[in-house]
Amino acid sequence: MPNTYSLPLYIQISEMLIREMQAGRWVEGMRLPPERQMAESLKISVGTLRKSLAVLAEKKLLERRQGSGNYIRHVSVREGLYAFFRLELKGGGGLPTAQVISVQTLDKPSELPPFGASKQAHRIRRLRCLNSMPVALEEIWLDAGYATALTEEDLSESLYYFYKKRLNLWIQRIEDSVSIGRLPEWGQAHLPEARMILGCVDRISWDQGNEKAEVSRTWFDAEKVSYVSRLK
Amino acid sequence: MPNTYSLPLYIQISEMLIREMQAGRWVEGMRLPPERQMAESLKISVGTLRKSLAVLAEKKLLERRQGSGNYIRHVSVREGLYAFFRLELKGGGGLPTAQVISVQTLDKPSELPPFGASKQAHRIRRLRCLNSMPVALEEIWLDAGYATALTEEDLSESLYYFYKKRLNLWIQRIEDSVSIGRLPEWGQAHLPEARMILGCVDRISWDQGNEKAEVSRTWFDAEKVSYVSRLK
DNA sequence: AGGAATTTGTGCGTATGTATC
DNA sequence: AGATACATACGCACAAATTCC
Repeated sequence: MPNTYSLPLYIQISEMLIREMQAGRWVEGMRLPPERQMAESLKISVGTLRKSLAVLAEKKLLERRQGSGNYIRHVSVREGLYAFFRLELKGGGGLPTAQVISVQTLDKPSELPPFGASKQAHRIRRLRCLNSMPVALEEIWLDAGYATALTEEDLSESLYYFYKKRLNLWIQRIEDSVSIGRLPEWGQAHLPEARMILGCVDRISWDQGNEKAEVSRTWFDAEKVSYVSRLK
Repeated sequence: MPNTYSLPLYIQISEMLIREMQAGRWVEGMRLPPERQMAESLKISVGTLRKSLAVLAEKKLLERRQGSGNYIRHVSVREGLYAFFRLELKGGGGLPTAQVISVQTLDKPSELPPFGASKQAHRIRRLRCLNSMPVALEEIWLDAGYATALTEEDLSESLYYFYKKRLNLWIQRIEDSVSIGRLPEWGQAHLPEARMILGCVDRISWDQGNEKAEVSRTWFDAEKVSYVSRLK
């Protein structure tokens, strides 16, 4: 039967499955019914259902185990909020926290790479800690188009949580460039033990619409932490 | 016909197609023959070929346009063999090459993190270049379990190509830890202009069976290149 | 402008291989 | 060893987008 003006069936199904998960009707670790059984109850072919499940697996929402079954995957808070924070203690890990140093709205300096549409940006400076130990300084420039004003109180929680909750901004993708830099003057009081030469991460972040939303630079004490990237 | 001890057909096909591209037989923008025609000449079904093409599209090597055709997207060498080489010139990019300095089979030093099953490992030292400019030194320790002997001639081509072709070893996943290090003595003759303090990448690589296959350390001249990581 | 031909996308059904229980 | 469940592979029919005449 022709299905004019509608999404492909396998997309409809995958969207429906995602809604089921979000509604909490399916919980972490749960095994889905066998594919043939699901396909039958949904009145679609196994091949089409498999295509839907492949979409979920691609999004890491599902784990497919041959001979075993399809399992709902865990998405921990840590995976979510700190997915893009990539400094770790030399021994590995560490619980990330942050302390806001200053927030100002300024004209974008010319030396920054282009991002966003506005002439202005919010400059956020933070001290980053792992297990309460200061390990890095961060300067973030968020395009002013996302918010008119920003205060320190706004950012008391996770920055990306604030982005998502208050600004309707999801950081979907980042590009990091790691090199060596010198601690800026404003940071010397906050990382007193650090040597003048530090690791330096330049980041560009894209929002959910694939527009450049913010740029940032992070100076990290290479004696204490490393930049860690796990891939593929 | 049962096909014991071999990769799935659609993977074999997609790998073959990637090699065709890397060999330069297909150039950017070129349209592939129609799927039915390709499938016929390859003596496989259209569905299987489509799965292979989906793999390439996933890797952004191919653009598929309904009603039009399948078009080659990037024929960048980086996508295949140099997928895991992540140093770029400060201005971006650069064609990676390598020059073998030495190859030896030794007992694993105790200071290396654990990897592989053997007590010995092959130590490969290389000078890495971008656009023929020396930018980094590399010391790779490959578990001896993958090969009994290794010579410089073996490694004249791409190292990962050699792994794949001769050792049946695919590097599937890596973890990089970027920090600051000092140029080792053996390398000072090869990167004479570099300052003593350099960027330093510690890497662990996993093979297709998710076993740790090699560890490596790369010292890069942070004046010339950055470590670049593009994610999500 | 329009219709035919071409080409990829979707969906179904089936058979067999392979991993897990 | 047998049963179960996902993975691979084949083939077909039709829909949708593009291209060409």
